[in-house]
Amino acid sequence: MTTQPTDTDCCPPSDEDFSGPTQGKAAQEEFADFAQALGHPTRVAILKILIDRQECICGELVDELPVAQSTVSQHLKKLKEARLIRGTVDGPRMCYCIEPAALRRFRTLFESILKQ
Amino acid sequence: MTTQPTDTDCCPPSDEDFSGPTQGKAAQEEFADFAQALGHPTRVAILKILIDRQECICGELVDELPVAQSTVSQHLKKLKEARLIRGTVDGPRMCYCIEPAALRRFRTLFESILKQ
DNA sequence: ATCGTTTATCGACTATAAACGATGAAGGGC
DNA sequence: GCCCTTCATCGTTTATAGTCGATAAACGAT
Repeated sequence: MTTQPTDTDCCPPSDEDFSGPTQGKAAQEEFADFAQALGHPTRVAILKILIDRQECICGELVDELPVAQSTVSQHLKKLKEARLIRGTVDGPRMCYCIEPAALRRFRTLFESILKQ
Repeated sequence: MTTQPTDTDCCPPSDEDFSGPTQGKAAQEEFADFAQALGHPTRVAILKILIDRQECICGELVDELPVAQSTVSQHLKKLKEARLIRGTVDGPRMCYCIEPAALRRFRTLFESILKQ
């Protein structure tokens, strides 16, 4: 039998590749991309909600945030482009979850580039 | 005798306050501000140079970076506004150095907000 | 097939960011 | 005093970001 996409299975593990150099110009640009994606309070708030809830459908995010639905959608798009989150279709809805490997990669770059 | 401002003494310890909540909306906005400041490759490069060299006069940064002097100055201003660096006058020059407490604060917010 | 729900995209607008050259201010050397 | 160096700021231009309302696309339900 196939289960309905409920609770904890709407965001399966990804096979995204987050390897790469942790020093040099490319690493600095990759770090800047992550930083830029998190350089807006609404996007930080979205990520925080997704971390707390594991996953979330778009409408719930819209309810939580003080901006219009289209604005939330735009922010989700940027987070997706930065590979910090993933979205899977769930009938007429979209279920979003964080990409833990991306956060680890961001932290790795942080440690590597900004170590003193 | 008073020593010339050389090598390691042009950026004295600061008394900046980097305490504050590590959760909640204010913390998320503070994190976003740091992230935005680091959301440009040139600013990441500047920070990296300052970390490697401990301190640096503006002209050296201009020599290292592939952008105009005025552009470097603008990026330095943003980093200063984010309190990630400090600048002290050194005769006709400006000596810049990182603000280690700000990097620690950024890391603390990172861990606190984005922990899973 | 139609309708309601959900979400992405479009179009328009405003605001911020990024870049440069030119100018100005401050200091050191003569 | 005058010049040279150094760097910040100004003014301008172009590009990107952010926001919203409106619309379109996809789906489930009836």
